[in-house]
Amino acid sequence: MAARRSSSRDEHSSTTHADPARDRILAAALDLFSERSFDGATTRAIAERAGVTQPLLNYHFSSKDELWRAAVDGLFEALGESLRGRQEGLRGVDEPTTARLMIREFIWFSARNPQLHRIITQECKFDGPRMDHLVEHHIRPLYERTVSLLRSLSERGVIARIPAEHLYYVITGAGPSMFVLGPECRRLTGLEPTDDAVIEAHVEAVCTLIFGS
Amino acid sequence: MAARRSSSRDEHSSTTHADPARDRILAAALDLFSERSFDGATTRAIAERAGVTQPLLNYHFSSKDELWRAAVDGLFEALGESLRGRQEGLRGVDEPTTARLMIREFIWFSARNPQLHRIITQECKFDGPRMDHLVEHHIRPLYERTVSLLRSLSERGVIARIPAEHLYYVITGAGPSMFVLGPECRRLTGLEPTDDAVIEAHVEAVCTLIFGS
DNA sequence: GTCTATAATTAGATAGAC
DNA sequence: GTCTATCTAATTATAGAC
Repeated sequence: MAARRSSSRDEHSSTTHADPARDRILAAALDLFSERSFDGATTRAIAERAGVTQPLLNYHFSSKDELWRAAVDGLFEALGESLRGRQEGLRGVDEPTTARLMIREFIWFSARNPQLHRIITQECKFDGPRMDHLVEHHIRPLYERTVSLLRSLSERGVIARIPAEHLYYVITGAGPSMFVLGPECRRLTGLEPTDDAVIEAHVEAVCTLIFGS
Repeated sequence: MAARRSSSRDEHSSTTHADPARDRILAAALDLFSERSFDGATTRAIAERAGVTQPLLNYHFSSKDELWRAAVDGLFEALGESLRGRQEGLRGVDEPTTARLMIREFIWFSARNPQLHRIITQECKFDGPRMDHLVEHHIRPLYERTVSLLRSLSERGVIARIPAEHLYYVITGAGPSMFVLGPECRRLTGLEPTDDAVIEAHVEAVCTLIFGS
């Protein structure tokens, strides 16, 4: 998957910057796709933000659609690494504590990378090839693991007895919303949604409601 | 505001269907703008869904931008009527019960009109004239009233002691998410997000977390 | 690998008949 | 009020020089 063009250089992990221009294009694409939507993000605007000319996108990616896919794949890979890294540091820790720290990690990632949930809410409102890709390649595995963890906690009375599917949408809705709507939040509340203290307060708000104090 | 062209017919409230074609255009615009974003919704696609030809949109609305504005103004007016109607039926009822029933009303409205939060998450991710219109004409008044109610409940210990700004984003994030992402929810959970029972279960989930069982 | 120039398509908006 | 026909501008993608 995500085949790269052959290169004289060694092939690294897809997150390693083997090609600076290519990576600047991917970063610019992520920003613009997430803010302006797939149709609203023109390849010219992406090229401009990346500091290259527009036809260069078609050198590195065969189409706008393939550029979108490469960009979201990279972002979900970063989320996966973030969650995996957290979980590996929790071998032998009890389930309630693990759940709490995983939710912390998830919200911190969403605050630092609001592009992820911006793109999900963009593309999962209607069926289409991009929603298909997101759900089947990235979201479903995360959903299954999250729901089975939440169900276990709920059945054991650690958290409120709420159907796990609903808890999933409560957490994925409440956690990132303040950061997805960062510019609105800034104007509405005066809070700066990139501030560590603000992020921490939001993590605390969600965890208090789910786990109690 | 929202000046209508002069007409030989009586002028009714903007929600009354004085002109069937105009109202079909507004409804189609709402669906397509909310699903595909402002740029992704072409005027041709809106016309097709409304069952008219594309130049007719420019007869009823001077530009695509003005069509967008008329569509969202109508939707926020419907939300306002829904919340006002609820509140008028609650004269003399105590504050905690009022808050609970207002949140119920809000989530039910979001489930029946997912276009509202689809458009908010679309347009409030970056500064621009459309975010400006949403925030200053529609969102800020609702935000102010909601936050002052939540702050009062929090200070009196009726709900958890969480800063009201964060509670606002928790509720507006957790409440509509399942319905905003309805098509994803259907594939991921098998639940039908337009079912009364599913909506009611989500309302219960959010209210349980905010107010306790 | 990155550029300039441009082709092919599609967008929103206007003109004018009925 | 609604249509057909069409204009102008902007979009993605390709060709070909360096």
